[in-house]
Amino acid sequence: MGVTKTQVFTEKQNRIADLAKALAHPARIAIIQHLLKEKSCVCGDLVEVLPLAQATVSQHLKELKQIGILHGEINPPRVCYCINETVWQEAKVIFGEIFETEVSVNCCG
Amino acid sequence: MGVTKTQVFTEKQNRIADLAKALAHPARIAIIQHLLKEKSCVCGDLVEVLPLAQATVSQHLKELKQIGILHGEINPPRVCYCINETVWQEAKVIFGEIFETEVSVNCCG
DNA sequence: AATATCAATCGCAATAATACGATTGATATT
DNA sequence: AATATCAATCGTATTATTGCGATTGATATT
Repeated sequence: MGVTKTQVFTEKQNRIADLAKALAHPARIAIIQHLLKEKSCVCGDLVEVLPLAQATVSQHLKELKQIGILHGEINPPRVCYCINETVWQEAKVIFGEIFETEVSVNCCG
Repeated sequence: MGVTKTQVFTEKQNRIADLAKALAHPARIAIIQHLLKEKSCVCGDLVEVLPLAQATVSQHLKELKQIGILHGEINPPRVCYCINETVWQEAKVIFGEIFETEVSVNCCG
């Protein structure tokens, strides 16, 4: 049915999946990397950096904003996008928790 | 067009996005958590653990296998799924690299 | 006031993902 | 040989995602 059965999973499992989904596109990875590299906000020149149309970039930014990873400071007619440090920290912790689990015994060798 | 323009991004950006996509569903998170918790392989009883039909679970396992996170040891008629430690380590490093980047200056406050 | 600039949104087309019933293929079990 | 068990795959329905041209709304600029 193309619709995820979120009800049957824990809130945390859904949150991890949602955060992962936000990272599940190379354009959004590129956006995040760019914003991190510039160590500050970057305005609409993201469109110039990315090989995608303005409408497409805007949509990716919207998704990252929706999940909370970015927040946009409106300064018309420009918009400045920044990493939301709180959510970024949350993501760091949440992914860290999964990956720090060691696979000590593995029956498949 | 519903198809990601992978050509215009770096291999690494695409790999990160692909790994994230593998984690972008609560069922797959639950599968990984279960396999990690049991610290060893788990067989078809994943179907009992998850509130999804056998066909659906099989499909999620296939995706995780495809990206490399799992490998299945066939022992008919059972199949034992394990975390592929090499790929798991790769994912740990690749996500670690992103998240260790500090947001030192942030113009949006 | 007219114009230029920027970013969000709409509308559309095409492809991907989610879910599951039913079937199939393979191997133990009897 | 007949049957039971397990997991993959097929087929199908439904929804989500990706992408962009075109439009819209808002604010500077002239």
